[in-house]
Formats: sequence, C-alpha cells, structure tokens
Amino acid sequence: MTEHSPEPSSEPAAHDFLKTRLEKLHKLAALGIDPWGVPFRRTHAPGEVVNGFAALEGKQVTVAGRVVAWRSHGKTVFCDLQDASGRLQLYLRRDQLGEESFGRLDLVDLGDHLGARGRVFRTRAGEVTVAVEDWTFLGKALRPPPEKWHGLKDVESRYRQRYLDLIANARTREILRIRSLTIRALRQGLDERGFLEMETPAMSAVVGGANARPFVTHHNALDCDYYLRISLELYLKRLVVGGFDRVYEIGRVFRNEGMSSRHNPEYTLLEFYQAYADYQDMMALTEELIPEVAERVLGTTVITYQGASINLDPPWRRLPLRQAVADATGVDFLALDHAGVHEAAVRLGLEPTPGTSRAAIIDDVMSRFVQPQLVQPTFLTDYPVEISPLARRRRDDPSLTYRFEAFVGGVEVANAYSELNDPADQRARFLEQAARRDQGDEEAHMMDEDFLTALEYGMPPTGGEGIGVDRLVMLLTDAPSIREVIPFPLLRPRK
RNA sequence: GGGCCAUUAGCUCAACUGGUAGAGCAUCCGACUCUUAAUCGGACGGUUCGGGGUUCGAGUCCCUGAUGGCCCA
Repeated sequence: MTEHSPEPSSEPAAHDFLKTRLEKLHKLAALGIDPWGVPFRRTHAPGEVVNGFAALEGKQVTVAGRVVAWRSHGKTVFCDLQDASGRLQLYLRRDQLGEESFGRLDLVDLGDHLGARGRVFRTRAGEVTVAVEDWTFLGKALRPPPEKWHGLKDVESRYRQRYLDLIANARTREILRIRSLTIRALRQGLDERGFLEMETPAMSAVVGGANARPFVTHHNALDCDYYLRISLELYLKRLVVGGFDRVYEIGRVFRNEGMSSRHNPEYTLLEFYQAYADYQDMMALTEELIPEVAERVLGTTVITYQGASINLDPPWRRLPLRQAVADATGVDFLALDHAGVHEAAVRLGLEPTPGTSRAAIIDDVMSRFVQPQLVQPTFLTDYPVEISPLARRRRDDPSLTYRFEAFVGGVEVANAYSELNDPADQRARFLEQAARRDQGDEEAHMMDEDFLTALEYGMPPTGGEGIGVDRLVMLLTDAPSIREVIPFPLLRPRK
C-alpha cells in the first residue's frame, strides 16, 4: 500500500511540512491503520447536521469531511469538518475516546479527511457539534491547505489549482454550485416547454454558425483534418429539417480568438430552435425563461451585477439597433454608406481596419457606445443582413434581418433570429462570406453545401436562439470575469 | 499584438531615498477538559519569478525573458 503512496514528486527536496506528514503516514502504517480509509458510510454531511439540528439533537450521527480547523486544549480537541454542504464542529475528549484513540489524534493534520461517529449537541457558545465517540482516517493530506483566514487569493493559483480555491473559498464553491443549478434550470425550462435535448458533432469538416476562427485537429485513421465547432446552429437546424420541431443543445464550443474577461476559448452555449416560431416568439421565450432560471437558482428575479440592481422581470425593453446607435452617438449610422460610416466611426475615436465592412463597423460602434449602457434587460433588434448571414431578411427592409441580441448588465447574453430557410438566399449569403474568406477574413463563414442541401429539402419557418451560459452565470453570481464561473479556465501551460 | 501593474517563507502580506529580508497564519516542541481567527511559551522555515547588468553593496535601479491581472486592438 504505502509503496504506491505519492512521493513528494514535484517538490525539490521534501519541505518540512511534507516530511513530517510522510512520517505520520509511516507511523500509521506501523500501527496497522490505513491512512487512505476503509469503506465508510456516513449518515449525514456536515451541513446537514448543522441545518437539521432541531431534529438531530441528542441523536447519533456518522459524518465525514475534511479537517479545516484544529483547536487542541490538552485533553480535548475541537476540530471543524468541511465539505461542499458546509462545516461542522467535532468535540473530541480523552475521557470519551480513550487513551489510544485520543493519542492517535496526534497523527491528524489539517487537510485530512476524517470520519466520525457521535452524538449531536450544542456547545455553550451555541455551536452545533458532534461529541465524538469513534473516529477514523479516510484520507491523509500530504500537503497543507491554504491559510485558514485569508484563504487563497493569488488569482493564478486559484485558477490553476482550483481544488485549493474550492477548499479555501466558500465563494468559489457557491459560484460553481450556481453554475450547475443554472444549467439544470435552463434544461428544466426547455424540457417543460416540449424541447428535446440533442447532441450534435463537436468535430466536423465544416463549421459555421458564428464569425470565429475554429481550432483544427487531425484524425489519424482517416488522415483528415477536422474543426472543433464554433456554434451548434447548423446541425440543430438540420434536425429541424428532419422534423424535430423543438430542439436544444447545451454544449461546449471552441473559438480560436483572443481571451478577455468575457471570452474563454472554450465556453458553454445553449441553443434552441422552435419550428413555426419567429424572433418575436424567441423574445417572449427569453424574457420568460431568464427570470424563471433566476427564480429557480437564486429565489429572486432581481439581481445585482457589478453594483447595478437589475430587474429581470418581463417585459424587457425593445429597441431597434439603428435607434440605439443613433441615441448613443448622435449619428444615424444606418443612413450612411460605407465611407460615411467609416468616417463617423473615426470621428468617434474608433480605428476601423480598412477591410472592415459597413455593418461590422456599426456593430463595433454598438459594442463600444451602446452596449455598456444596456444594464437593464434590453433587446436590440433589426441587425444588418451583412452581419447576420443565417437570419431571415425583413420584408419591409431587406437590408435588415429579423434578429435581436439581448443585453443584461452591459453583457450580451443572447442572440436570436427568425431563421433563414430560403436555400437560394442562404447560398448567396454563403457566397458573400466565402468572398470575404478569400480576402483573408478568417472569421467569415464557410460554405456548407450539405446545410444548403438540407434547406433544399425544406425547413419550416423557425425561431432560433443562442444563450451564453457562462455569461448568464456571471450575471447570476455577480462575477466580473468569465474565468470565475468556469471551473478550469484556459491558461498558458506551466513549463 | 500594444500599454500599465504584479510576482518576497506552504498561505496572506511588510521591508522609507540602494545599506544585516520581517510579521501573522501554517509547521515542529511544550502547557491547557466548551474552543471557534482558541490562548500562552519556545523553535524551524527564503534561488525575494528566471537570466544578465550598474554599484563597495540590489527585494529595491537598468536590460531581458516567464507567468498572471487590468485596459486597449
């Protein structure tokens, strides 16, 4: 057993703390005690004992957890066990445990996992506590946990060694818990509305559905390059063509682009598609679903994000993109031609690179001057067709589309449209994108012949939407950075 | 990709204009039968992120590299 024990692998010449902990490990072996634990059945998690005290007082419980605090008083010891459910105090007395069992406590270190059986009571100070009658090792810690009071603050360590962050910081535990509940609530909301969850390829020879550079990988047996998906859209719409009239997927997408407090190269996207619906229906669904999720996860539809109080209740504000940009800048960009747009953007202090399209510049202006002001939930509608190659054209103005983006707390959380189901128009849009690719725009869409073929078999009018799950979690947890809500955000490898 | 900032003991942080690297927690030894950031006494612990330079002398100044954070593109 012990010869399989992890030796101080990465560390130079075992630190003192490592050495003394290894010595304790060897002492345990000499006593015939397995420091890695025996089959153990707990009756309660630490938090359950604390929360269920009224019913448990005076009763026997068997608990387990990590030792996170140790207060020794000679012939008694108080120690705190912690797991994700909470923290529970143990009270260990020599006269209760006996000489031998109490003596073995010398071999316990902060960070160890212990199991204990005893009676639940409340101390004079009011702390719910288990008076231990018997205890056992469940897993030795060879390294010390982070500092008990200040915790682990170093941002890099928190991300690289998230397990330490989780041990030390309750806030991190709470954020990741809310992330899980959020995904569950989204799934629940869509399931209840008759959507079917589907799984589409994460690797394929052609990717699309977004303006982004994909990651490339290689399949050896087929000797063929594949891309990692950048969205879920084109496959989900194929499923709609196939007759599934309400589908969704919650999945990881990968975008080979810059990183920021709002962008991680891999992130979680929810997309859903509803046949015989349009973007208006998607708006209605969004302003219903998001508050519903908040209610399920947080118990309220009023949240605080970065100091601002935000009411998620419907109806959300609706505003054409054109008007929003004009209000914010005093310039009616949509009335200008390419040169005029460029000139106006420059006057506002932007520096559009020469190849940038008219609509892309306007989108830029929007991100810079409009988006930060969209704190209360807002739908910006009617996006230009050039930056919406998969959206249906407006009948009253073919240069615009039936599309919206939803913003909350200045963060873009959703993007939706009435889906383009005219294969000829779709082909024209792809060709236009292909021309941009030829001009060196690596983020332009790829021609997807099979998707066009699918449309040629007939897709019903469909409303579709994507929601950035990580950004939604940011809002619900008041997290300033996407890295806070991703368990293991991408970092440069440590050499 | 550019600018700014950070990197000191296991963790959290100090160290004035360049002059002997410190504290708290953790660890180890000792005391203590209701403590809870337990307390009290003692001890151990450093490649000051790496490399180069200036200087009698560098954690501190200069150059360079690494990693991270924030802002910008």
